[in-house]
Amino acid sequence: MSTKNKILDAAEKLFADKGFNGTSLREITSLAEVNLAAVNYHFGSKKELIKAVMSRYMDELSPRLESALVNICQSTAQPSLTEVFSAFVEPLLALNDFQEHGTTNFLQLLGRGYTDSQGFLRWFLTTSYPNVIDNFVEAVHKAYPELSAEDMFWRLHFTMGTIVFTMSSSDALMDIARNDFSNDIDIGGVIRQVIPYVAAGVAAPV
Amino acid sequence: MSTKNKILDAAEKLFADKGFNGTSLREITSLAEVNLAAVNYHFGSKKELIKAVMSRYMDELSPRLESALVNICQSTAQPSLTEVFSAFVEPLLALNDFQEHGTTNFLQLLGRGYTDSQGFLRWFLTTSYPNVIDNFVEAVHKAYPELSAEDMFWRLHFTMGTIVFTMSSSDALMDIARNDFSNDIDIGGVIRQVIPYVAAGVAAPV
DNA sequence: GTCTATAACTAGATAGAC
DNA sequence: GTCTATCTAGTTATAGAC
Repeated sequence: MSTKNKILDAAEKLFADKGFNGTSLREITSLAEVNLAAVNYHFGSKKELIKAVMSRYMDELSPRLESALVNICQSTAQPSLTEVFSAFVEPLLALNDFQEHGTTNFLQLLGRGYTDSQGFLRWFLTTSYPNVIDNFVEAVHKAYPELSAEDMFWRLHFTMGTIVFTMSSSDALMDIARNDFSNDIDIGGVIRQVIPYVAAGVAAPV
Repeated sequence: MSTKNKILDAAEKLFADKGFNGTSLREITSLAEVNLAAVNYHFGSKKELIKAVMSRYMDELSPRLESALVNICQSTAQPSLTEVFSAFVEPLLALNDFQEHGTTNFLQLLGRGYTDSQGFLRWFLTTSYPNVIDNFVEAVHKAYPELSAEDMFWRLHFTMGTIVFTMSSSDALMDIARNDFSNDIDIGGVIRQVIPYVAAGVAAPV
């Protein structure tokens, strides 16, 4: 396993857990068991390392998601909102084959990107991967054509917030579900819990 | 205006904007135009300052919210979920009288508390202000008694996420609404946008 | 490519004069 | 209560030997 990948794996885990600001290069290189200087040799700076961690996931996720959403848009029948949101499940869970705890880590990182780092990551993602959002908006519009562009804008942001926030604290939530309700739920279970919620929210009367 | 309050005001603004981790004591004291040592003199540590900033809001908000929710629970009629969520509007907007941009700042800080600071703030708030959550759960239960305790747990967390995430990025969202949709919405408008969404989400079929 | 050593800087916290 | 000066420990980043 290359130094570069050891760094990416360690950084991903720590960033997801403690945020970008809250994680130092020293912690990363010590968990990765590589030299401190290796981060700057391979990535140039901490900011570039953050981008590299996110890109590794986006490059894996975005084609699968695109094809799932395009499928929905091209089918003749009108899809339900639940179908549109369910299109995310398989691509997101596939991240677990690609990397251990891939789904959780990625969604937590996404959440961090919106709150840490003063929006630089949000900018990076929306400019580097514009298709993901465009396809999603198109799919929702097909499922619910009456929704105005502005209401769509608000509701997609609300949805983003629900998902991202839930996933940022999914470890704590799964613990509570296990202790208080004896329900040993995994990340796929959390995703399946949240879909009816966001589908109903987007479909709410204005 | 006392040094202590100057520090609280400056800290609040910077914490809301850049997070707890992302704000240094030096930035705070320089914005407050007080000496660096004053933070440790008046509050003891950065962590205690964070608690003080949040307590100032919670002490203002929590009695108003409690009375609004208790009102709903004690009325004989079954309330709708929209009524329950609407009970938050007046107490939240009242924070604007108490402090300039009080509503936005408080909600942004709440969002930070869930993602920054590895949960210490969440712990502090839930142990110091347990009534807020209990009253809320009771009100939702009265509006939607069929919802199981576990589904209630998940959906209240989803709701929390929607609100908190939306408010963390409310400045950016209001900018977009103004530029793309010529809609000059304020924080009260955002709150009124989000209520139908979360009410429908909580009421979704299981 | 990988290491040591260190530069250059920032963090939170405190001692002690006033 | 407020100041200056400083401590200790942490940060990112880099120069240069191997």
